[in-house]
Amino acid sequence: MSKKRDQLVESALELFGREGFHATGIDKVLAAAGVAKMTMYKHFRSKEELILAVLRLRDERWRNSFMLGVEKRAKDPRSRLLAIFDQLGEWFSDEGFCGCMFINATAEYADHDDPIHAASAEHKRLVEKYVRGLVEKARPSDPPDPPDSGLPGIPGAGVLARQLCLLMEGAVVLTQVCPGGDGGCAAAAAKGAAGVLIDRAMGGGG
Amino acid sequence: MSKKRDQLVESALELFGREGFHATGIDKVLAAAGVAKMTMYKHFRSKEELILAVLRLRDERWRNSFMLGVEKRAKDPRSRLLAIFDQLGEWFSDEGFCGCMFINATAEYADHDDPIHAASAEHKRLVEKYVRGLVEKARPSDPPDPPDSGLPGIPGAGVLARQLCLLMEGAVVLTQVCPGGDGGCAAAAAKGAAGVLIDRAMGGGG
DNA sequence: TAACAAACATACCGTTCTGTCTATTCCAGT
DNA sequence: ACTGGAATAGACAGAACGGTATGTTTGTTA
Repeated sequence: MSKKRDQLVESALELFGREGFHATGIDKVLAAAGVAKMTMYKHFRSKEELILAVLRLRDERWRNSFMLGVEKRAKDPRSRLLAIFDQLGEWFSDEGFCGCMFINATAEYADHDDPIHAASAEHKRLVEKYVRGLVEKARPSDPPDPPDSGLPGIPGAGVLARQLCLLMEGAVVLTQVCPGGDGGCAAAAAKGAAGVLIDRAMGGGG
Repeated sequence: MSKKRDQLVESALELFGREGFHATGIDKVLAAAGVAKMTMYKHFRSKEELILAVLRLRDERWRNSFMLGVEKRAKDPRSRLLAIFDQLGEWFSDEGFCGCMFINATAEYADHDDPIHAASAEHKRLVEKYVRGLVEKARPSDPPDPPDSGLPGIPGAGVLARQLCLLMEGAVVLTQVCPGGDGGCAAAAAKGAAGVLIDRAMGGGG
């Protein structure tokens, strides 16, 4: 639609991602985008709306790139579950990797009723949904989740998906916090754990 | 030492934890602590130094409470590894749980050279060190880490500890972001995954 | 050329931020 | 009772904040 609008969201995406939301003032975004303040307030009612637009764009781009990457790396659903962590590893070694913008957003907007927090939760829900879809494809014979999920016994698709997501989020966070070595370090450990969990959950069969 | 100093750090601990670092102004901390601004600037050179003092206190308290809780819940080292996640579950269901203050800190202070980021990384390192100690006690016959860690094969103590930490951090983050049900949900899933990983890593023996 | 909307610059609003300063009060040790 | 250090309140500085108001330029369309 509007070119200036796109420039705004683009600059805000980078600045919010790199320096945080509260720490990034509107003026900094405007200067980076080369846009006048009035123009911004014609497109967005407030800073919060700009943030929400940024989160929408980020969610769309990240999930698309993530799903595409996973599906390029492997064809059969089961190895795609492992490819998740290779894809994460590539993301981690991106120069300028600043962690997950949605995790960072919930750190700054802790109130669960806050639209920014809600948008971040929705993103995580969509990611988990995608992972769960992969799990279900990897095991077409899908027993429903046992009621006492999480304990020894074959976990249902939901439980396995959630456990894989735990590994994913853990890898993101530890990579962000710790300066440790090459980017793929936490991703590799997570991949190893994921392999064990997947084997356990679906045995030798497909 | 100083009573006012303690009140300051105490109030700052709660406010920074609940509302974030940039979003919490000095004046709010001062009002909550019932302390004058000059007194604060006699004890701390800047807001950053106050934050660092808060992080030191938080690290000390959290790790003590965590280790004590884990060691109370189980006696033998191996079940202590599982007790980690029960302890996390209790933390999650604390009213006013706002995620991990150190993860939140790195979200707001992304620069790895920033003292605040460095302090957070150090905290995570200490937690992983503790977990690794538990792993080593749980398996006294400890082969050195294989060079190609993370791939199928019996992982060394370092790899297993790291994988357990991934599950821990993942549980923290997902609990913080998603409104999902009772606090123990993610913790339970993580515990299930941890059980599988531990069994795999040390077989039936002790 | 006339009309119109979008983008422009800029000054300004009130608020809040971190940090400084002065002057006063409290309280403990001698 | 006296004194000195610690804590106090509160005004203040200077900058940055989110957001608004006014008026001008630009580009397109008719």
